[in-house]
Amino acid sequence: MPTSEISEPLLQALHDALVGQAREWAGSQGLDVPGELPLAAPPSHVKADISLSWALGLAKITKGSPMAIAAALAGRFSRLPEVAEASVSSPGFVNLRLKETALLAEAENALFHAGPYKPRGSKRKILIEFVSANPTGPLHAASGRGATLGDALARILRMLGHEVAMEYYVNDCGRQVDMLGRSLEARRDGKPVPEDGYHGSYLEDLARQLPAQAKTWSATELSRYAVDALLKTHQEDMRAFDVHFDRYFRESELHARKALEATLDRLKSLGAVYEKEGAVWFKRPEEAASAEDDKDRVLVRADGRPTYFLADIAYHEDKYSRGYPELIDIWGADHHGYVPRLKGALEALGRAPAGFHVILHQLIRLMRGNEAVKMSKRAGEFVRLKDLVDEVGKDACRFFFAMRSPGSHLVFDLELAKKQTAENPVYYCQYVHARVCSIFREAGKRGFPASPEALRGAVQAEVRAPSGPSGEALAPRGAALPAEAAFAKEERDLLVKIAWFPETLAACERELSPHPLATYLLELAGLFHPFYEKCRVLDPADRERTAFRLLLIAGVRGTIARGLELLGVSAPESM
RNA sequence: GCCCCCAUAGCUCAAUGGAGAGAGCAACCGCCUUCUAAGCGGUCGAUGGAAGUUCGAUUCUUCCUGGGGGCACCA
Repeated sequence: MPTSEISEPLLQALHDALVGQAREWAGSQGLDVPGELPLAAPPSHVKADISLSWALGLAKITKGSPMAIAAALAGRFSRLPEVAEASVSSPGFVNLRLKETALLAEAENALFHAGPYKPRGSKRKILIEFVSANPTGPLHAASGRGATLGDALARILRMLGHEVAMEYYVNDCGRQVDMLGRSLEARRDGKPVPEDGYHGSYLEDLARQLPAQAKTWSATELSRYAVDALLKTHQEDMRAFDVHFDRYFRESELHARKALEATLDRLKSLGAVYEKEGAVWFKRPEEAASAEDDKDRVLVRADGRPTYFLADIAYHEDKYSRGYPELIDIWGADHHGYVPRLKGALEALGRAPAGFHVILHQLIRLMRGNEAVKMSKRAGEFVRLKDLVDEVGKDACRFFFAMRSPGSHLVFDLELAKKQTAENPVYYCQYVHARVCSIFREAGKRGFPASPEALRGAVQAEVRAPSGPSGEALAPRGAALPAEAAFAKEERDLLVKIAWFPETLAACERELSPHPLATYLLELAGLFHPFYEKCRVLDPADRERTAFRLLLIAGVRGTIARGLELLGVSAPESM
């Protein structure tokens, strides 16, 4: 619910202006600008807010002097209203310092900002599918990784103005489900569970809780019952993890409407299948044949039953046909061999390869101290996601999963997670929020605005009546703004960091991962705590400085709260 | 055997081909009569190995070593 008009983020607007200037300059030299002209944060030893290596790229094309090009660009950049200084540094960087007035306006933006941004470029319509665990057992702790990645990414993409649906695919048909039914039947009848069946204790529990009439149920009926019961636990676990899918899509829906047959017919008409030894095979496209996928795959077995491959193709076709031109799938790395296969099939059906993204995340290794925890579902020796959440807490769990890039093989030490709860980085971020809230509570007692909301009211009043009565110097505009030289380093660093928030989300979109945001929040917290130690916010003797710092920490609070929210982590008002 | 992923500080992780590789935890030394010490300041400490491409490589290429995963008419 936007409470006020949101202006375009500072760095985004500035980026556009800088690119415009660079293109103009290049045009005047008869040059083409290279495709990407990214903004970068400068390294720690460089005193600047933004760092550009554009001249180095241009020099490569022109074979000219990087320093001369950098100087020409810096000359243009320094004329932009937000830029205080554009300097050149060897071997050809342009470093920008922003004006404090612009930074402060951006902090106000962070305070006022409530809703999603206007999308950069065109608005994307994306269906993101994740977790999709088979309902043949409880949800494993490892599913937490995919759940966190998918949910946080969906939240971030929505914040960036895109339309995103979240879906969980349920394999409620096929051999695994049959086996589930037979395993439950064996449990019910007190017979030994089949060798290749499911041996977990959850089926014993399920057998004990069967309704009276289940005594006469067939294995098929039992499997249907078990799938429903287990899916229900998945849904409970996801809710407890604060992941709320728009839809749980059952494979049986596809069978009910003959979607597999329809898909197979289309593939046939496209000449993408052939028969061999009684089975129907998908013929790989030429390009794929020599690459990662080493052989053709079966769509329909000799016994006439379809494979999961065919069902998956039909499912993805269904997603496209529901009006989503872009699909994101999040899979564990153990499915990586499946990517070229599915991609090949979708391409054969005429779907653009660029619209299908698979995020593979490496598997997690659960440890109890020095001992690896076995995770085989059939052996029945595994850690439920719910147990993990109960033990460690949702916030710590989600932050832990969100911090790592999907490609990292992460180690989750249960003992460590349990023992070191207080030292978990997530509390470092949450503590920022609690401290800001605490300052505002104290501010209220001393005649200052008692909350960011109250401060917002005061600032808005000031905006509406800039020359109005201001017995209290609450708004940072005009007189309340410290002279530029009077900014403490800690204050300025925070303002700059706040300004980088939207760029961080853009990085998440680019990487299709929330982990840049988690890193950003840790860095923001790492700037706030020193500020808190050094800069006292509430100072009755200096009401203007107090007003400015209240605005600053309100901006910090807004940013950290929004960032944590995007990761699905709570922002407590006290700790 | 073939294919994919990973290797960064004692540990867990960051770093769109950019500058002097950043955090947190652990260790050691300090800091609470002032808005929350789940905090702050300081010290120690790293790109697995060898070539190559580049003005510039943790990042790209090749090889090697070590770890994980995958190669079903299973999912």
